[in-house]
Amino acid sequence: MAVAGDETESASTGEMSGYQICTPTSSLPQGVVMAGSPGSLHSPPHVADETTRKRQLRLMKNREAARECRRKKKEYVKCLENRVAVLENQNRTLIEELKALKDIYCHKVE
DNA sequence: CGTCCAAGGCGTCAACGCGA
DNA sequence: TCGCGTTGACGCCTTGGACG
Repeated sequence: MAVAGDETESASTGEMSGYQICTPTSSLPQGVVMAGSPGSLHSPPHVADETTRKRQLRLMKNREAARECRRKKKEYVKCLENRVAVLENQNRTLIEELKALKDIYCHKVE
């Protein structure tokens, strides 16, 4: 597995709608290009070239957009997991506190 | 070892929403 | 209406672990 590990500990209360970003990370790997564009058939060569070029450009942009989208999604999930952990801790603490208060109250009544 | 399987990443397509 | 960015869905590939 070769996963670019980006650690983001954003204290967890980060509410993210539409995948908000906590830590900016940017990397632009190599560009893989596929050939073939349907629109280039039966067209003058220069038009076909232009069509192909536009397609390549679109594919390249979308490739990087997809990467970025996945990165944001992962980060979003990580934030949510952090939040869950914090809330669970909070919940445990509150339960303990409640128990302690109940104890105190019971001893007073007796 | 070799095989199988699950998990994760990637590229592409299609659909959608938004601003010009 | 058009062009563009975003994202879900799909299929493919790679990798690591379990098992015989």
